[in-house]
Order: sequence, then structure tokens, then C-alpha cells
Amino acid sequence: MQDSAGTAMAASAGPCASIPAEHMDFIRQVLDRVGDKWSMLIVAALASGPMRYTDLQRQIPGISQRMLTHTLRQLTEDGLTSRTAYAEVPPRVEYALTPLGGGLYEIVKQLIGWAADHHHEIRANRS
Amino acid sequence: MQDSAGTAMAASAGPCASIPAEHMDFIRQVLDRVGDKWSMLIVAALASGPMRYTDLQRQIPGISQRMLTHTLRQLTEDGLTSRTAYAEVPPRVEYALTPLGGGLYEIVKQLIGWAADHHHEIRANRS
DNA sequence: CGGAATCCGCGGTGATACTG
DNA sequence: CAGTATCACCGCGGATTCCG
Repeated sequence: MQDSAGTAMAASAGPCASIPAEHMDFIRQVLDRVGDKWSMLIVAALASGPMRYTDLQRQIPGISQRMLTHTLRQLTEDGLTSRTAYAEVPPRVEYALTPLGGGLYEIVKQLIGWAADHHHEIRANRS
Repeated sequence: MQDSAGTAMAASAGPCASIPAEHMDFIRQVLDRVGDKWSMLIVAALASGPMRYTDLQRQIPGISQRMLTHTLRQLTEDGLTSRTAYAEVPPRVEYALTPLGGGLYEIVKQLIGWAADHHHEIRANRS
């Protein structure tokens, strides 16, 4: 189990520093899912509560219908989000974070926080 | 602003649930960098200490020279890694995590830990 | 309203060969 | 050893149109 605020990881070639070849596989899979263009944004948007399709579209500027549908389906297939369709008129579909997706959001939240804290340093280094 | 339904996140004190439009931009930039195919893997590999070019190639199975060079350059441009060339024969170049990169690794480490903990659930959901 | 289907460009990615 | 250069692929992702 990895310490939450690891201090001296450089000292030991521990469990995470050198990634075992067996772990590489699913790490890559998770990274590919999480690291695609929209997944994290959707997870972050859903963290404030269930949302409808068009709400997500408004919440995430620039996302196309194709990518919203596609990413939502992938996330739902992986059990990170849930899809609930109400057989009404007009039709209504709500997407929500599952407990699993909520766990991922905890990581995403930190990544977003880190980005907010350090993006100016990164920008400065780029110039 | 006359929002129709989404008053929930407008008043929420949540740090990240509703991402302000101004933040979207650099969040996307960080995600694009961090979420590409190899960056996190290189950061994780470098967390155990400085490494040479060929060491990284051995450590990260499947990465091509092109992508290793390319990603390393991007990371170095952003100040996440440092490049030190020793003018010797044979030439030796060492890459290392900067403090900024070390901070990112703390997040990456948690993401890897999360992946290790839950990848079996994700796999089960996919079937 | 909530999608599905189609077309298509761009760039991320790998393979290979060459260089200092 | 540590790259650079060039080519070619293919699939991500946007725009548009149509369906239940």
C-alpha cells in the first residue's frame, strides 16, 4: 500500500517507482481511458451530481456529440458512470458517477488541483 | 445568469466539481500532456532516480526511440524533467525528475495505485 | 431530447535507416 | 550511446446529417 504523501520515494526502488512488467498492462489501459481527451472532464462534471446529456454538453465546452456519447459509453462500460433512461416524453437520460467513478474522481480532483497550482510554472518553463 | 437547472454546482463550495471556464484551458493542457501515451510512464520510471536514455528504453517496454525522445523533450520543456549531458566518450545523458515533476509523480502514483486496486472491477464490468 | 451514422482531416505513433 | 530524419499508417476527434 502506498503512502499518501510519500516523502522519500527516491531512496528505494519501491513498488511504484519501477513498475513491474505485469502491472504495465492494466496501468496502460487505465491511463488510456483516463487520459483520453474528455473522460476526466466528464468525471469532474459529474462529481457535482447526476446530469442529463445536454447538461453535460453545456457543462463541457467544446465537446462534440460524438465524443460525449462515445466517452460516456466507455465510462459506463467500465462501471465508472451509470446511465438511467426514464421512459417519458420528452425522453430523459441521466448520467451519474458510480462509487468506482467517485473513487477515480478523488484522483482527478488532485490532478486538477495540481494543474491549477503549477500551470503557471509550466507555462513559464515553456517560454 | 439565468441558469435553468444547474444551480447545484453554482453554489457548491466544491473545489473542482464545477470547473470554471477559465480553468478549462490549462486543465486541458495538463491533461493532454499527462494523458499522452508515455508521459506518466516516464515520470514513474524516473521516480526511482535519474536514468539514462537506454535505461528508460529498457524500463518502458514497447516505447519507440521516437516517442521516448519526443516525450522526454516535452517533459523537459515543461520543466518536469531535467536533461544532463556529460561531454564524455562514450556520451552519457541522464534524465531526472525536477521538483515539479516529483510533485506530479505524487499524483501519478496515486493513479497507479488506484488502477492496481480497481482494474479487476473495471475488467469485470467490461464483460 | 438523446442519440446513431457517415465522411474526413490531422497528428500521434511506429518502423526503419542514418549520424556525431 | 544518444539521438535525428523520413515515410506511412490509422484511429482520434470534429462537423454534419438523420433517426426513435
